[in-house]
Amino acid sequence: MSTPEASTSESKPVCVYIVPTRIQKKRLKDIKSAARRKKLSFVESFCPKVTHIVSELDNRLKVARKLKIVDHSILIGIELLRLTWFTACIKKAEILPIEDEHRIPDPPPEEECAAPIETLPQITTTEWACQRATPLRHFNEIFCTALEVLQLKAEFIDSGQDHLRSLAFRRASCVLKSLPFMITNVKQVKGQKDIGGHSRQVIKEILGEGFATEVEETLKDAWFQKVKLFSTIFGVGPATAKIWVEQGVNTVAEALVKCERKNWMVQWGLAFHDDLSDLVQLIEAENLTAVIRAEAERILPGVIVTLTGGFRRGKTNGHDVDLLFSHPEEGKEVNFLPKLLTQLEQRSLILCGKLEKSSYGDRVLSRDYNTKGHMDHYEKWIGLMKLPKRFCHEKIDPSEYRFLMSNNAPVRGVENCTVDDYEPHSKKQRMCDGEPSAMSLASVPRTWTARRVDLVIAPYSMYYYALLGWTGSKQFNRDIRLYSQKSLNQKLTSHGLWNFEQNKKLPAANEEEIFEHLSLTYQKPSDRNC
DNA sequence: AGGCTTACG
DNA sequence: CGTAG
DNA sequence: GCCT
Repeated sequence: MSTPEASTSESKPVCVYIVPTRIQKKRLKDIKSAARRKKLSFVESFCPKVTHIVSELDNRLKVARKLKIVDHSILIGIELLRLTWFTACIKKAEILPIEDEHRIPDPPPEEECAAPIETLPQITTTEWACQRATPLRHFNEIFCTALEVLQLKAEFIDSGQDHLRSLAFRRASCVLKSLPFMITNVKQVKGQKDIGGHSRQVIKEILGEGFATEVEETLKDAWFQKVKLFSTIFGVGPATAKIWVEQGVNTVAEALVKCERKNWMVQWGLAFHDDLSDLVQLIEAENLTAVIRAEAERILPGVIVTLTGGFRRGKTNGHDVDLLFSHPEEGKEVNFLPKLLTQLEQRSLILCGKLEKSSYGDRVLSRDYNTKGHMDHYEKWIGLMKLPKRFCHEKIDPSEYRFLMSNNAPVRGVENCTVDDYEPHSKKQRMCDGEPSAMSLASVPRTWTARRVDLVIAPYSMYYYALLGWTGSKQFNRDIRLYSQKSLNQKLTSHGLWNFEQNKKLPAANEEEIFEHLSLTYQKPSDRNC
């Protein structure tokens, strides 16, 4: 069964995966950090690159079951070893030769030899991504990260047209994310909707080699790396990024110097790129939510404040913080956002930003939804906030909110950022004033970090639609909206759901009701990670 | 051959 | 063209 | 790119 020396005979580098089962959490953590110190490479999830599996489970069958391996032939050529082998390797700081006592034995004969399945079952999935659970962590991350490299590449190559090719790779990836086991043979995805020839080729190569040539080439490509880097700048998309690269810009610092500044987003995005490229941790997002909730409550008692976006889907970090506001009493939310922003600005928590008004909800979604002043009160603010650095280390106690709220900070002076920066009528603030102010704020030593924040308010009648939309994921939204249109002739937006048959807007008192309107089984936020 | 989420600035 | 899920 |  176990072939001596088979694993390292070819060019494949040693790649260890540790099955966490039956290993104490702390011990596992210690082992991993020791391995990192000794430069022994291992991966966090099982994938076709793996050459050595380390486990405390007592036989090979149990390991296969735990890894959700359907096709046991995938284990041929992979060593299954006891933890003692790996700890010995750590001690010596090198991969040690394998001896028989290290090997995990075959199962005792009475245990059925678990389906030597010749019939590799084709995977079965729903037609739409919104009809199935898509968790954050899953069994096919190696394939999905590869497909998403090609998705990104397509997005960059022609942002005007090829974003549709990009979409195809994303859909293929999303199918694999929803599977409760790892793909071990490309035949399993043959004929599967959304996984065509190109995606199958990528999967096939990874299964055979542990990597896909096109993906590796793309990642190595200097053009791709630069466009990707520039695209991470707030205010810079693929089109601008491509122009900069073609102009010979190589780094963010160069862009800062030689690119004629365009809008406020690019200026602030460039100036604070270092801050913004550092991921926001969950604890920081929760601290900000709590502080803003306290402030919001003073302005509008009974206000609902919800942390949405990736954090609501169970992510523990993200590139921004999304907050959704509403109030159970329809109409109470009018003018809330400008008031909140004024307060936050007085607390010196605002760096810059822009307020966006909407009149969409009433006119287009339902023309007969007149009634009282429902116009212009669905608003969004996108911008940068200044978060104290300790927000990301420790949970801030409510007793400290008062300190943060206390209006003792010099509001005027250092920052020439006033209401003009987030009020829509400020079209001024051009090159004479813009960049110096952003850069001078960024380059001076400071106790805060710049963070991307989105603040959204919805009247309560739209609240659960806004919640659904702002929870995402982006791909989940595209999918559920297309499904609504194509399968049910209903139009879904973050403002509501319009049924063309009954010619009316369908109300929702919670997210579950929206899924019911759409004849979908409910997916909790953590299962919307398409 | 045509479609691919849907809004706002 | 950019932002947002 | 993948589906209809």
